Amino acid sequence: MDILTTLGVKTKEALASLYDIAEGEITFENTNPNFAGDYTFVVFPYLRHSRKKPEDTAAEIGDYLKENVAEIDGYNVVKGFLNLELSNDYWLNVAQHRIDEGVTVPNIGGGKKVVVEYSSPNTNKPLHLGHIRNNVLGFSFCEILTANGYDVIKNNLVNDRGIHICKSMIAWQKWGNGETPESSSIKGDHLVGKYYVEFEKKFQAEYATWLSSEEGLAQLETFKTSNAAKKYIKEEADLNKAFKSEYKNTYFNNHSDIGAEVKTMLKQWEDNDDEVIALWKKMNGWVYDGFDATYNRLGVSFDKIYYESNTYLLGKEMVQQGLESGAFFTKEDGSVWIDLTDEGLDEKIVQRADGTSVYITQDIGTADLKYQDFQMDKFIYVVGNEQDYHFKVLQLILKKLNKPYADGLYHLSYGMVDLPEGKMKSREGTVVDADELMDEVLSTAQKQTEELGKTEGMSAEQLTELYETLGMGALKYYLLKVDAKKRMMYDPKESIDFQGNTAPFIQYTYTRINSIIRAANETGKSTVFVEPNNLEAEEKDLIVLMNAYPAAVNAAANNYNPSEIANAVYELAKAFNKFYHEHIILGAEDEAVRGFRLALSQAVGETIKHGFSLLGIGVPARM
RNA sequence: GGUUCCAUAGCUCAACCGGAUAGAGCAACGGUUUUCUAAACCGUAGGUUCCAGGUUCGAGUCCUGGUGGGAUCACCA
Repeated sequence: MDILTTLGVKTKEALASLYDIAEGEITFENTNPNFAGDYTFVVFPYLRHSRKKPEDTAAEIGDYLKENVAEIDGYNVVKGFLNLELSNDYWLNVAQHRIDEGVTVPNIGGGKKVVVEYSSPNTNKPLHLGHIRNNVLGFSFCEILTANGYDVIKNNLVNDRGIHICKSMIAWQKWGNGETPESSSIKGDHLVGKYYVEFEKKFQAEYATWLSSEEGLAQLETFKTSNAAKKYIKEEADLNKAFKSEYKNTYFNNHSDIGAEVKTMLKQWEDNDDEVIALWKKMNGWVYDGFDATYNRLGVSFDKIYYESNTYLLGKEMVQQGLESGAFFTKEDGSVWIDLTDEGLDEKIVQRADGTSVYITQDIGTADLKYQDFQMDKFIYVVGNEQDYHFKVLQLILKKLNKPYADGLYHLSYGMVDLPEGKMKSREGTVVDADELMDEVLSTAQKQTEELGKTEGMSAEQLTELYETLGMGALKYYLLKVDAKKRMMYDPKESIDFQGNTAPFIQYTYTRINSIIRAANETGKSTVFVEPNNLEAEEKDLIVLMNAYPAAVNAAANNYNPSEIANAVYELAKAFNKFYHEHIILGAEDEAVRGFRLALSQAVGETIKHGFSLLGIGVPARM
C-alpha cells in the first residue's frame, strides 16, 4: 500500500479511537522544509472534538501513528502541525523500487481517446513567436497525455483558404514577376508572407489617397456627426484617426479597387476556377514546404491534418438540424442565429443570410467530423485565450444540438506572449519571426559552447546536433516553464540565458551524470543499487523529488499544464547539483556507498531525460 | 459600457486547489576549482503578495467592493 494511503487509514483509526471522530477526509502535506519531517498532518480542524490544546492533540495522534505505522520513525509537533518523520529504511526502499522499475507514471488516462488540435496556422504568413508557444505547448501536452495513458491523436487544422491568402495571391500576380522560392532563395512561407505585406502596403496607399479625395472627405464629415463617432468624441480621440480605422473595412469592401480584385478572386476560388486554383495550390505548396521545415526544427508532428478548404462547408447540415430541433432560429433576412442570452452570452450568428457559413459553422462541422473519424472521448483545442468566448459558444452550441461529445470539448487556453516593448503587432513590424528566433538561439548556443571549450573531439555533425539541442531546448523550456494559462513576457536577453532555471542548466546536469556513469562503466565500477548504512540529506532529497515526479506528470495532464513538469525537473536538477558538490560519487571509498550513489545518479539522469522528453526537449550526451 | 482573465522581491516567474517563518532564477555584492564537467555550488541583500472590507482556528489562495492592465463583445478567421 502507498504510504499516504496507509497514513490516511491509520490516522482515521487514531481519530476514531482517540476522539470518536467518524467522518472526514484525511489529507497530508509535504512538511515545510524549515521543519523536520516528511509529511505533515494539521490537527486544527479536530480540536473541537478533542477538546485539547493543539500541541497535545497532535502528540496523541503522533503517538498512535508511531505505534501503528512501521515506517514512522518519530514525529515532532509545532503548534497544530504534526510532522511525521519516516525512516531511512522507508526512503531507501522507495529508492530501490524506483531504480528497479524505472520511471513509472500512474495510468490515469485508461486508454481514453483524446484529439488535440494545435498549431492551426494561416497560410498567408510565416510563423512567429506566438505560434511557437502554441506548437511547443501543444506537442508537449500530447506527450504528457500519452505518458499518462491516453490515446492521443495530434491534429492540425490548416487555415488554407479565405480572403487572406487571396491577398497574397493577388499581390504576387500583380507585382511578383514570377518570383519563386527557388528564384529568390526565400523560404516559401516567407515569400508568400512578403506578398501579403506587399498587398497591405499597396492597399494602405490606395486608402490614404482615397481618404484625402473628395469622396473620402465627404465620408469623414458624415462620420463626424454619426452615432459611431460619439464614443470617440467622449474619449476626446482624434476623429480623423478614428474614422480611418472605423472605415477601413467598409472601404475595402465597397470602394477599393484591389479589394474588389481580392473579392473576385475569392469568388473564383469558390467556383473552382482552374487558374485561381492552380495559383492557390502553387503558393500554398510553397508555404507548406516552409512550414514543414519550421515544424521539423521545432520537433512537432501531427497524426491528422485537416484543411479548411475541405471543411469550410461542413456544419451547414448541422445548422439545419438545429433549426429543426429549435436550437437555432431564423431572422427576417434569412440569417440563422442561436440565442445564448440564458447563458449570459449574446445572440450569435451561425449562418449568413446568403446561406454561407461563418467561422463557427466550420468549427461545428469539424467537431462532428472529428467525432466521425475518431469517436474520441475528449477533444482539446490549443488556442490562445483571445478566443475564450468563441470556444464557450462552440461548446454551448454543441450541447444545444445534443451532440454526445459536447462535454468532451476543452479549450486549452494559453496566454499571449508579450515583448518588453509591449504587444506583438504584425502591423507595426514588432512580431518575432519563428525562423529568425531559432537561428538566433542556435548561434547563441554555439557561441556559449565555444567559449567554454569543452567539446574537444566532437565531430562537426555532433556539434551541430549539440547546438540544436541546446538552443532549441533553451527556447522551448523558456516558453514551457511558465503556467500555460498565463500571459507571459518574452525577453530576448533572458531566453538565450543559459544559467539558472534554463534548459541548458538541466541538460548540463544530465551530462554530468552521464559522464560519471560513462567513467564508471569504463573502469568497471558497479552501478547496481546497494543499500547503504547511512542516508545523507542530499541523497534523501533526490529520492523524495524522484518519488514526487510521477505525480507531477499526472498533475500536468489534469491541469493542462506542462510547466509542472518543468518545475519538477528543475528542482531535481538543482538538488542533484548540490548533492554532486557535497559528495563524491565515483571516488567514494566505500563500495556500497559508491554503488548506491551511482545507481541514484543514474536514476536522476533518467528522470531528467523522461521529463524533458515530455517537454519535447532533448538531452545531449556531453556539452 | 457588458462579459471575462490577470496583479507576488528591481525584472521574469513559483507557491502541491485554505496551512507554519511566501520561494527560485536573473540583475547587485562577497566567497568556492591540486577531488567525478565552475553552463556548477555557498552566502549577503531584497516583500504591507495592488487597495479596503468580509468568511475561517488559519487567506497570496475563497467572497464583496474598488484601482490598474489584458482579452472579448464582427454576417474576420
